[in-house]
Amino acid sequence: MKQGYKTRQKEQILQYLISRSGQHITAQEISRHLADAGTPVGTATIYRTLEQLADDGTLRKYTIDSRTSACYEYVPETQGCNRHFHLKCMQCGTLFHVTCEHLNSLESHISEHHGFQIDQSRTVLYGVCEKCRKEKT
Amino acid sequence: MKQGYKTRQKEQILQYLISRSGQHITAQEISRHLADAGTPVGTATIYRTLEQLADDGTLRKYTIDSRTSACYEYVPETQGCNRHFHLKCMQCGTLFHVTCEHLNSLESHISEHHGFQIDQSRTVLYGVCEKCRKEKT
DNA sequence: TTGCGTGCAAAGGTTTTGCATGGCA
DNA sequence: TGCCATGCAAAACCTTTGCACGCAA
Repeated sequence: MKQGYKTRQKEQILQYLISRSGQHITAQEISRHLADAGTPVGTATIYRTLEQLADDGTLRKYTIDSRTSACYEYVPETQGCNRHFHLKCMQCGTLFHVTCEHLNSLESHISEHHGFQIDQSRTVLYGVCEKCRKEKT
Repeated sequence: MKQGYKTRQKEQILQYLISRSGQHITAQEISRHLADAGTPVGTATIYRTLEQLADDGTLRKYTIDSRTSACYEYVPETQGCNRHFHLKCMQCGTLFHVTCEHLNSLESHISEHHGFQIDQSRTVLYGVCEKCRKEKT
């Protein structure tokens, strides 16, 4: 799994992601956080580290929109099957992540009946969230 | 619906998208096409026009990856494209239109249990199609 | 010592913006 | 005529790359 040397930078980046498990973090947030903590890490290093971690499965990478930056999320090893989908409200822009049986069965169904393998990390379901629907009048 | 003036540029951009209905087109492709046709249109104009068209629902905008450009797709008004989902293969780029019970029940489920109303016309499920999966070795 | 890791700066690529000009209505 | 639209160039952004130096093993 883990390859390469163990360095202060990698440790800190991973630690931060872990401390915010289940949340979507951007490279920029990591950069800012580490800088604020008085232990800045170069941008290039952050991206390179994130790429590594995403490659070896420690993190998941998500892309919601081209005008937004990519996000990374720490995936606890114990929750290997912690798959979830993303719902993005087109009105308030909020991104919800939802873990749900139904969604996973959808994936199997599509795979079996339509021969298509969905990549949950790239897929976002667009719509309107409850709050916005109500406010919509 | 349609607001603003009618100009040569808007007409041509829309015409091109229409001529390729159901396909995902990037701003760059449009730019190149129009330039080749001897009627170039400025990049800024293309982006501004696409944004407008996407806003008023004439086009749909899709994003696969932040390092890739965004795609736009023409949506015929008459077409009840609202009753099926789109599956896009990230490898060969093919777009599949799938009508399926499961998908519709998914929509109700999300609506009832998660309070989120999915807009099928805006949603694309990304993944890998059967053909590409096999070729992948 | 070996060679991966790091940081800086520069490069790349897409999309947006400022501003003067052009063209629809 | 009044305004929106267009184009060019520059700016913004996010991400990647080149390169010399640093540091883990």
